[in-house]
Amino acid sequence: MKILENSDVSQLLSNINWNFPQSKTSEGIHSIHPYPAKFIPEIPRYLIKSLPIPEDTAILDPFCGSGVTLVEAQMRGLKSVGIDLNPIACLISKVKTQDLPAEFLNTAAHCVNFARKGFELTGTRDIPNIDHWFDPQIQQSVTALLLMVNSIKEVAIRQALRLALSSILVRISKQESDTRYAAIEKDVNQDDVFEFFTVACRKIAKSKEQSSSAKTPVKIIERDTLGTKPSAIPWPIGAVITSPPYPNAYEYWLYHKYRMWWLGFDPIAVKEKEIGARAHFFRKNHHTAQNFKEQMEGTLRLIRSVLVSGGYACFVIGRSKIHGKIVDNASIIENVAGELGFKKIERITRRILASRKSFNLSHANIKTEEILILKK
DNA sequence: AATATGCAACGGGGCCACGT
DNA sequence: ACGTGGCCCCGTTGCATATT
Repeated sequence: MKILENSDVSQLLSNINWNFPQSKTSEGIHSIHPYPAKFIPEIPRYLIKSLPIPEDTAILDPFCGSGVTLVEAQMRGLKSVGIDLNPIACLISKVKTQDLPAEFLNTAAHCVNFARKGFELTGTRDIPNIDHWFDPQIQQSVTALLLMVNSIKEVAIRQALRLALSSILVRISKQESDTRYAAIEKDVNQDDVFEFFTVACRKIAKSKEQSSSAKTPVKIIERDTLGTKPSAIPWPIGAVITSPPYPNAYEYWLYHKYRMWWLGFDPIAVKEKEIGARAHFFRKNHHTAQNFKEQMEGTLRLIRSVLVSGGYACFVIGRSKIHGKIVDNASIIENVAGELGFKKIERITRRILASRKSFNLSHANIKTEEILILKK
């Protein structure tokens, strides 16, 4: 293998147009479940393609979210490790990267048939304020469906069914939209629950059919990155590709709150540990850029101990606004990384297209984001 | 008193109806 | 087919109300 100097790598990276105006995540495997601020697959794809990643190493994403990096690594036959605190994120990542047995759709139909019968249910789930967000009729259908889905023995099928149910929960709730947290009246009935669920299952089956088989192993660790020990990472890491959460920006726990309640997870515990959650920025001793610096330092320490010498760490991150002040998150990471002995290879500014609907750019002050490439 | 939860104003830009 | 005006969608964010 040809030895590449740091300057060659830097040159290679800066010759790529990172704006990727044609990119779509609205179709294919990444559309099986909504997730905010997914990064476009082209970013990890081109990083994996361009970087001289040491042989026999794996890719790590310490904030894997919906698993875009993991899917890209798997497509190229590279082992990967994803860490995420959010159980919904982990479920999405798992379903995307593991094989789906052929009887999935039959099982789904079986669940729907039974749940439709409307058998007598013994007590619904104890979910706070459930009546505010879900019509009682809808609650009954979801409960019935969930009872069936959770009884499925085959793990991969059960997880895909749970994901399908999760994906439709906001639509069948009174929550205005995935990102607007207010109750409105909607025209949804019990039949719709089963109909939407069936469609969601078909979408998963179709996307899985079209994606390559999951031969290359992917390990997903469901816990907070800062609480993860290096020993939990099973393989030496050759490159880290991640987009960390921004302080005072999106609240993933809130976005997925009722999904977590229904699936039996605890959103409140997730909120407490979620980096960047707004809840931490509207209290008396609220978080500041300093907290973010410490959180990134912890992350980089973990990265440093699992990354092989000569391995790369890539961060995709924009700015955020804390009480009116713009915080340059990329510079915070760059500085901490420098203190920890990482070498900066390149820092690229990429334009976020205005047409990208997952962000409203009018208020965000985030019209660009940074790709920071470091080397150990 | 302080935090948790939910609401809705703001406003850019997408999109649709309508005219040429 | 193309241009345009305006309605409406929806991410963001400050704040009101509920809860502890």
